[in-house]
Amino acid sequence: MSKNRNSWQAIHQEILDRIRTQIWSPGELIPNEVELAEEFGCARATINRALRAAAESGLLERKRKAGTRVTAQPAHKAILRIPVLRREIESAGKTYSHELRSIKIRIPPAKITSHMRMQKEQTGLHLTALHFANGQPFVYEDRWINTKTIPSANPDCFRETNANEWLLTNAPFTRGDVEFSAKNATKQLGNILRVKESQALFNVTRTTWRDKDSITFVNLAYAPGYVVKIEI
Amino acid sequence: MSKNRNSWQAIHQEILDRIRTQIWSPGELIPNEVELAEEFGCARATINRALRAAAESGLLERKRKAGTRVTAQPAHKAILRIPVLRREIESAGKTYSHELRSIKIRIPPAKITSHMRMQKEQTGLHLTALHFANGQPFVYEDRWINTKTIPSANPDCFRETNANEWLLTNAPFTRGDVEFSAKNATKQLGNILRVKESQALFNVTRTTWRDKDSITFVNLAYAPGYVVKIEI
DNA sequence: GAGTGGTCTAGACCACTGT
DNA sequence: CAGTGGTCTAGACCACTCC
Repeated sequence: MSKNRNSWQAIHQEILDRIRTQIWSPGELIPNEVELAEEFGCARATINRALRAAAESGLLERKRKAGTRVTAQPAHKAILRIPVLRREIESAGKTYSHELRSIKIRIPPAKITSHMRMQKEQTGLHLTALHFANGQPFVYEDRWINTKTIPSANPDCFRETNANEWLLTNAPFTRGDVEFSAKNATKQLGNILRVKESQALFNVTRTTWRDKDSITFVNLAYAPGYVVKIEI
Repeated sequence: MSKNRNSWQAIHQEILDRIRTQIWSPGELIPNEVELAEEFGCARATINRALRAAAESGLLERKRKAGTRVTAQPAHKAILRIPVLRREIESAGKTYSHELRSIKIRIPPAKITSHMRMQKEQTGLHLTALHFANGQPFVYEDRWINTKTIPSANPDCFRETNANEWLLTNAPFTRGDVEFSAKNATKQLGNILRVKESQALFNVTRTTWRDKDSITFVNLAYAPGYVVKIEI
């Protein structure tokens, strides 16, 4: 026995089909919730659930009074999972290890202070670390921590635990910005990751915030071969 | 006046706060829906909506009978918008243009046929194109189209419209795989994008499917400076 | 002002799964 | 088997926004 004909999931699927086959064309206004509830013989709340799901995935645009339209040029939305480094490595069946390379309290360069909205001359905690998968360099981490936001952060915290996991437990954030890009390895970075200079590296920067206050800014340079996979 | 105290969004926010401040610790079982409904003085459906939202964002794990737990090490989930190329460029305030560089029906290399699950010796439509932002090379496209799945695709289709947009209208897909990586420019690619050989390029591959049948496989090599931004 | 989606309620039954 | 979340219903009122 398949799903009940009146389940929101069945209706959601029917909606996707109507959009795909252009029974409902891009830009077109579709029937309102009451009409659809009659057509499908279910409660309006059930229709609402199905339409809401389609709207969340970007296929429909809903407005009070104006009604529901099929999105003309949908920007496909994908859910991207950003796991903790250790898990990322271990779920690939490899052994995780890491090495703290430097850690120091100092005044960040202007670029960092402005990005993290820190006051000038305010010190931060700077650390660099190398993470390994099966003993091979996997990613190089360069991180600043705003010790004004997270006063409990000090160099001793990161002797045992890596910064990634320490912050997750001790400095939960309310939002974050992430950027993906490609960069050539500098000579220094090439030495660390054991690749030739100018090798293309996948680069991730992440800044996290507790409301208006920055918590940490991190740059991750992944060893060659790293690929981010998503489904849409 | 802020949101009603009993709105699902207010409750959702309260849940986030309890997780953030570790009133509910990682891994811990939280009260069931009926108990929370009593505490907040609202219907169970309202609690369900709030908890479901938190579960969808990965902060809670819910299981029938077992109850609801705070996720121990949440993999942050982010929503990634993948717009059509033209929009991506135009929404940055630049002018879009494109140039079809080659188009031909031929048998793809084995790597492609196996990836797209095509029969050996089956022909596909191969095209390459360059997309410009304000006249500057922005991304180089190398695409295969499975003409068995999309018989209406033929070289004439792409004289005027770019493949990206033609397929969106004429070959809607049910799912797709996307990969992000970093690659060094080859000499040839460097010439096309007008960058030096070995320049690090941001690379996107995308394969789309109609159920079990592949529609298209595309490799996009972005000019230097390209950054994917997301929020978590 | 009126039409549409957004949400809440109280109650019911179902589906899954731990014990 | 029993406890928990998952979903559906019928009805109600609210909030937004187009006209």
